[in-house]
Order: sequence, then C-alpha cells, then structure tokens
Amino acid sequence: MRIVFMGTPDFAVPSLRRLVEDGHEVCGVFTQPDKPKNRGMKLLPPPVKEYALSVGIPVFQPTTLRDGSALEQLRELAPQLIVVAAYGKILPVDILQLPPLGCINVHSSLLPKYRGAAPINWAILNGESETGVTIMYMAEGLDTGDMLASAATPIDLNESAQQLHDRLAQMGADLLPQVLDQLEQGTAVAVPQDDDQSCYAPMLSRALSPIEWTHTATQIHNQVRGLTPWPAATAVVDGVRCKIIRTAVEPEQTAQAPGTCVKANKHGLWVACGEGTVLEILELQPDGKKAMAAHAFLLGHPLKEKEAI
RNA sequence: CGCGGGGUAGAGCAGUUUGGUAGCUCGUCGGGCUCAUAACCCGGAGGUCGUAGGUUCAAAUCCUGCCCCCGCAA
Repeated sequence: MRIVFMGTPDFAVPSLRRLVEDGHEVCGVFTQPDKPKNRGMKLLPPPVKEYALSVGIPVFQPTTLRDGSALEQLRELAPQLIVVAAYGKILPVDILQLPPLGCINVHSSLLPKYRGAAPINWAILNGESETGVTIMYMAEGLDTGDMLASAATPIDLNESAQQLHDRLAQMGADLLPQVLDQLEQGTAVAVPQDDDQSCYAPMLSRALSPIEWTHTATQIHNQVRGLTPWPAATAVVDGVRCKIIRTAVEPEQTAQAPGTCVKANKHGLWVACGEGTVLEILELQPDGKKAMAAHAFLLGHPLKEKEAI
C-alpha cells in the first residue's frame, strides 16, 4: 500500500519499521523539525527522521501543517493512507480528508482511557494493572476517533514507564498489519469510543517530580516508575538533589515519621512514607553524577537511622 | 559560544582555597571469633590522582589546551 507515515520519537520507529519491512510503499515521512536539544543546544534530528533517512525515505519537517504547503506536498505524494504515531502535531481537517483510506493513529493506551500526550506514564502513575495500544481513525478531537483494533497487556508492579513504552511501541507496530489488511480489503470495523469512559493523560512536567514522603510507598513507587526516564521522581537526600531511579515497596510497616530513614546500611536505604509504609530506594542519581545503587551512595553520604533524608 | 557540577584503588567519597609521604567507607584477598552470618576483630593487596603541556626545588593541589561523564535549560 502507498502510505505516508507521520511520527517523531522512539515510540513511532517500530511502527514505521514494520511498514517498511512489510513491503509497503512508504512514500514520505513527516516528522517534527530538528530542534536544539541537550547540552550545548545541539540540533538533533528526531529518531523517526534518522530511521527514515537510513532506509532512503523522503523526510518532510514542516513547522506547520496549516499553511497549505504540507497539504500540497501530501497531494503530490498521493498516499492511500496516512499512518500516524506520536507525531506531535494536530492534523487539520483538509489533511485528514485527503487519503482515500483515511488517517489512522497508533495510540499507547486502551482508548477511550488515557487520551492525550502521556498515556503510558499516566497509566503507571495511576497504578493501573493493565494498559495496551489502540489503532483508531483520526478525528478532529484529540484521540477521539473510531477504534479499529486494540491489544491489552498487564503492567508489572515494578515495570517502569520506559520499559512499558518499549513494549507498547512494539505492540503497536505488531497490530498494524492486520488493520492495514482490513482497510485494504474493506473489512475494517470502526467502533466509536465511549466518551463517558474517557480520561486524559496530559503532558508531563518537572512539576510532577518532587517526591512527597507523606504519600504512601506505593504511590511514590508509582511516581518513580511512571516518570522514567523523564522528568523522573526527585528527592533531596543528604542535602543532594537526586533523581530516584528505582524503588521497591517494603512489606513491613514503620512508626517513624514520613521522610525519615528507617534503615541505611551496606545493603540499601529504606525510607518511611505515609501511613506507616516503607519504600526501599534501590537506585538513585545525584545531580551531576551517574546513576548508582543506594548502598554506593551511602558510602559517600553516610545516613543514620531515624534521620530525615 | 545557553547555564552549571564532575573525572583521586573495583565502587562511593574526602583531600585542591593556604603546593610538601595518597586518606575514609564498602568491596576484594588472607587469618581469627562464632552453632552460624550479609555481624564483629586482625592483617594484606590494589591508585601513571582523565589527558597533554606549563610554573616550581617540589603539583592531585596553581596556569593553559584537549577528551569524557552528568544535571539544568530547551
């Protein structure tokens, strides 16, 4: 099938790769413009662009889709279908209506739950035990289009958003072929979303990072794994601002005040949280340092029991 | 030239301001204690102090270039 692909970050790459490897005629890739990122403000190409160029697909990086030039380029490309995965731009109606078979989107949640920018993270932040991917037609609303296919997967209690992200990116890619077949053969069934069941997963920000030790260990654990790799849960430990990388919920209770050190020895660091719960910090990363095991951090930052961390 | 922190033993840190014998904790190796131990005691090994040059009688420490790691910001 003649397809235009639109996507930007790592999440979108497996889907594009699947289209290419399945032999579809991917005649163009739309992705966000290179942006100054990282230390030194280096101009970095999005992952999708790197992959597209590596397999020789023409790349388009319009700053806007609404000045008509993108529409013109798409007319020339004349795709039967547009496949979108985490592109980062809203498609205007004239583009949505261009391809004969329509525009479909690979979304990393079980719609109508978790519409929006950060569904993977919010599923974990909210302690969900299950999530998945959905492929749906694109509508004018944000992730509101009729659904074509979905696949569910359990979320492990200790799974990080990053791990889940990688799994769902692959699941989304694996779900594409059947949808493309159905669209091609006209057998696709589009199921409307139940708006009453919907909820939104807004963009993440660093405002979500600071850990409140009065929350329960489970809540903090969800925060830690839900905010990986960015913006990450943070806490000040022994006066040093740290990203808390990996934690484990301790089954035992404590009488100590939230935010105090329950136990700190060569084996690890345990912190009292809300409602008497205890969280073990397994791995953390001080400002300016690499990630390290909690016991390694303690070697250079001796903490005493019952002390506020 | 966006802002900032850092590179010292396998790991995490101190020492750099005020140049002068390489230090702490953990790990590791050997020995001891113990019913036993990830606990405790004794002893040992292990470091061109990121790299190149400069100043000096003397540089981890002061000066200059370069490499690498990380946080912020975007």
